[in-house]
Amino acid sequence: MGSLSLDNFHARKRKALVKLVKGKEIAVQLQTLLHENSEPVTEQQLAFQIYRSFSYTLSDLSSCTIQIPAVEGGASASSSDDTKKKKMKKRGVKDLRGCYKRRRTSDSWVTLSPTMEDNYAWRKYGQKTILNSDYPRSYFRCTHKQDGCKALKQVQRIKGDEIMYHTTYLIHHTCNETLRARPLIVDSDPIDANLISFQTNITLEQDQHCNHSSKKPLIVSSVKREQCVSEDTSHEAKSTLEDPWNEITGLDTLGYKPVWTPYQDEVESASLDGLHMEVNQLCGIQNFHYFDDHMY
DNA sequence: TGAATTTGACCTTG
DNA sequence: CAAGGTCAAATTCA
Repeated sequence: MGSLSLDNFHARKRKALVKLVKGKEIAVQLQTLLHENSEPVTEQQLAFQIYRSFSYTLSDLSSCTIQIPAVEGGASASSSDDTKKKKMKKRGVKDLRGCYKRRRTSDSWVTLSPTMEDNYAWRKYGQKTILNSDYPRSYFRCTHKQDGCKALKQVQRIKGDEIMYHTTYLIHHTCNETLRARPLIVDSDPIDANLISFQTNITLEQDQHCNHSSKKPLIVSSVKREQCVSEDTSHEAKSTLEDPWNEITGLDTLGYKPVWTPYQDEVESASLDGLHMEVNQLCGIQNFHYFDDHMY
């Protein structure tokens, strides 16, 4: 990753995410305002484009993760637990607590994300304070455990980091059930075909189909996060997306890449401030305060 | 009132 | 034995 340290990389990523999230919020506000005031469609479209651009970028950044090599071993909850539980039942139901084997699974991976949420529905089953950690670790299992899904994850905020979560996924979902979270659909007008949602489980292909249907909102960020981070397939899906910045700037990719290339070898020279300035110039916006550092 | 979360007990692992 | 993972009763929430 060039000469940029991992810490620096994450610091920059975090900073970018904060800024982008804020910008996206403002775009939504602008969008709502324009819509309520029945302003010209072109301005609404501008708001949509800003919003979509932030959404694409956030989605991209959010799926950038570090994968920890699988731990050798294998067995998760042991098959001998049953016999142990039977033994323990003789001592009473309460004694079933804690009858487990410490998990060692090859089916585990780690993500760093500004949010605890992903596209799955989880139920929290425990929380522990961790030695030398400012934050407790939370334990989640898939809400479809009763259907045989053994997916687990552990979430912990990163020490000294207000917004990033360290999430360890232990077992893949077998339920194929994604979280039916509220999609961020602001409206359902035909013009809202440009609106997007971060929390949905439809595929990119479906997205494109939706995009062609003027009645449905365009929904992006549809690749399940697990797939994005654990299997190197996300780039394939991303490649089908249009360059979001083209939509704002009218420039092709070369128009902005020299300014912002945080994931390339020249990452150490990447300048988010440069991005800030360039966006301001391209959009003709003065004093775009939400990119200012005083936010932190 | 059922579902979700919290929390302390209990267990395994190193 | 300390640390961490899981259970389930108690509590909170919708």
